[in-house]
Amino acid sequence: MSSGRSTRRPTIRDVSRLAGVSRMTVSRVLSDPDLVLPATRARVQKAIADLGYVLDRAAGGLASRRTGFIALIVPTLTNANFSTVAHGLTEVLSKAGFQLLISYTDYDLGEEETQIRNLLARRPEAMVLTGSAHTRAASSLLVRADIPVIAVADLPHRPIEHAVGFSNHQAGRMAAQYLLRKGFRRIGAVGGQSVGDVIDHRGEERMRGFEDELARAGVDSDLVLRQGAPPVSFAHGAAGLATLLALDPGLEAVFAVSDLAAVGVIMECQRRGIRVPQDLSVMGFGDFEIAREVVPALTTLHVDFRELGQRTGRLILDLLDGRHAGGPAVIDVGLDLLERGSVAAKGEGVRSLPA
Amino acid sequence: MSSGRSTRRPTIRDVSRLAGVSRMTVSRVLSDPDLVLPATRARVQKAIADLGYVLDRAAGGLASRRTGFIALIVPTLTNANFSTVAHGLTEVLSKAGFQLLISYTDYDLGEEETQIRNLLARRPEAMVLTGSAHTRAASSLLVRADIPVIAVADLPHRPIEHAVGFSNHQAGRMAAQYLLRKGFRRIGAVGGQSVGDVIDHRGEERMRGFEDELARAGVDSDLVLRQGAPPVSFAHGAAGLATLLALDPGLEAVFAVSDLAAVGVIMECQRRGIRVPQDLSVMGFGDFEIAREVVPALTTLHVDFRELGQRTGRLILDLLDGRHAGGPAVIDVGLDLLERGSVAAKGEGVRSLPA
DNA sequence: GTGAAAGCGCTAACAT
DNA sequence: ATGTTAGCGCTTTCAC
Repeated sequence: MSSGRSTRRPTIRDVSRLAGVSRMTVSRVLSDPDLVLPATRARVQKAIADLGYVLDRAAGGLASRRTGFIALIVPTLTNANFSTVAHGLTEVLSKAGFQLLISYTDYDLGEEETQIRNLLARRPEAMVLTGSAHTRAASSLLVRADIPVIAVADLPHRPIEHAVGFSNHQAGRMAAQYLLRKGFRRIGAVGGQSVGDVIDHRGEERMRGFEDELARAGVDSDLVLRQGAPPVSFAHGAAGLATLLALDPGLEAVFAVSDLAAVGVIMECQRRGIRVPQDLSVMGFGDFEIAREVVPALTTLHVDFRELGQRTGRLILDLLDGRHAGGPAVIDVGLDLLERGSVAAKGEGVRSLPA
Repeated sequence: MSSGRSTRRPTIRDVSRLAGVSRMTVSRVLSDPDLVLPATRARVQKAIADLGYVLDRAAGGLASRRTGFIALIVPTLTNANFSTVAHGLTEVLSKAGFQLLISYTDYDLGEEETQIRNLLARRPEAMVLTGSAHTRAASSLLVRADIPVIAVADLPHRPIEHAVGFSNHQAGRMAAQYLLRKGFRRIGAVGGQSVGDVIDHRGEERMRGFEDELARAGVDSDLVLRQGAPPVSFAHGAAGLATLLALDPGLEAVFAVSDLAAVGVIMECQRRGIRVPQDLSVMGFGDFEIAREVVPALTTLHVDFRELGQRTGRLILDLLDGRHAGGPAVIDVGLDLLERGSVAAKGEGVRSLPA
């Protein structure tokens, strides 16, 4: 079953000989068939099929200086929000003949630099990065590469070049404002802790926004917790709630930097017999699928990550076609607060007995 | 901030001139530094740094016929199990200088064929596919490509070539055996429905294994449900439970083809005041992170997908180095039943009142 | 330990 | 509408 000795893969020259045309004609049939007479085209296509010829895009890219690669670097593939961005990007780009080159960093900036170096050797036509924190060497590589660089999933003050995303700082502020408006004063937050180079910059921005807004309202932020290394997930939420309750048994509401942690909080509440939202209000970020399904459904901040990916894809297409006028693009995809069942106004339903 | 006119990217020739050596010497410094005298090497490295030179792997690949690409096609990136496979693969392969080329099919075989075609144009050195169902054209492309083909996440009877995975059919059987052993007879199952070319073959294999085992035990499989298009997730579970309960209010246990659906079942139970496991036992597949966190924790079948990815990576390395003796490799990574809180023996705790 | 020549498979640019 | 020439940036192979 396994291949015996490999007979040489057919090249465009083999096709051209079989069809009795020049190599350029074959190339044209492949890239812009309308340039070729229907009869010739048909002969070429038959030769291609008969030989099982498959174009070598690396060779083509070398000649045309268009590789058709777009690089994408995310913190991790195993986070649904990031894989959804990749999904949205692919939808737009693969139609245009581009192939995504995906790498991940595990939230490590040093690793990001390594990946940038590797990816640049593949001559991508554009590079999409998550956020805007990079090592100095990485930034310098990016500048020298002289390709469009798009930061996604944050709207940095000083983007390397283009940016498509939303403000994580504002997300944190919105969460705090909402909880404050509901009348809470003993408000906790659960986020991740930076460990060396391993940092969730976007999550940290949300935490800062949250703290800033508490401060503006004159509310103490002693319950804003950072514990556990990124990626922040269920277990961070469960452990975070335990810590918060030990710090202040009178805790009224909790914001988690990620829905996953928020669900972790809710599950820990179930284990402890704490009723959500009667005894404790819980709020998340990201609107992961589980947020709609958990009981009670999670009040959270929604970002359309698929749309974010698609907008990024379209921006890249415009940029590469020289269709983009003006300087760096900054596209804000916005942020929606989704009120579901996990937050109640202070005092609401406090009297009711356990279900 | 945006680049002005792009000054030509430095090539290996620029480096060689600056360092006063031939291009071959530069190439050697990059690929096997020990071949070059330390003094020469240092001069070359300085020239590389000064120019900000980055190797062009496409040109190198053209000459060496080694692209350093490994292709991976999964049904979707947004499923943690598949992205974990990608993670494990990358861990092993990127150390060896390979770059993963990831595509997804949305569970559509036609789309898989398209992706195979696109990927082959990049001349990957090996191709990793999920499962073993492909269109005829796709199989033929794969054979002609004359590269190692590895099927993962299933152990097909007739793999295209190599396979690393586990038996989904056996997974279904294990689930049924377990539920049967616990004394249940009114047993339901929740799986996805095939819609045209959109099929979750691995999930369907689990469903079949489940049915086969029920049949062996003489238990009716009228409660084995297939509804909703793949990917199977939370909502399938919630809707599935509703259907099952309408079919048979005396339902005792439910197996879901995916943990996500199983969690959907548990959440629907919470909404309906059905106690898990006292009133209903629930079992999943996949051991997703949420399975450990949900209340009660989910009894499920665990597959080490990261290990699966790593084993696949190592197999590829062996294959490419000619280190692999014999014919097609078939590696079974096995399957573990994890007993947690969501399944009770029949009759256990039946008497207790709703919480 | 280092270099020169040749060529990987394709397309841009210019003919015809 | 099709063909010819030259060359993309690198590594193989063989010299020295």
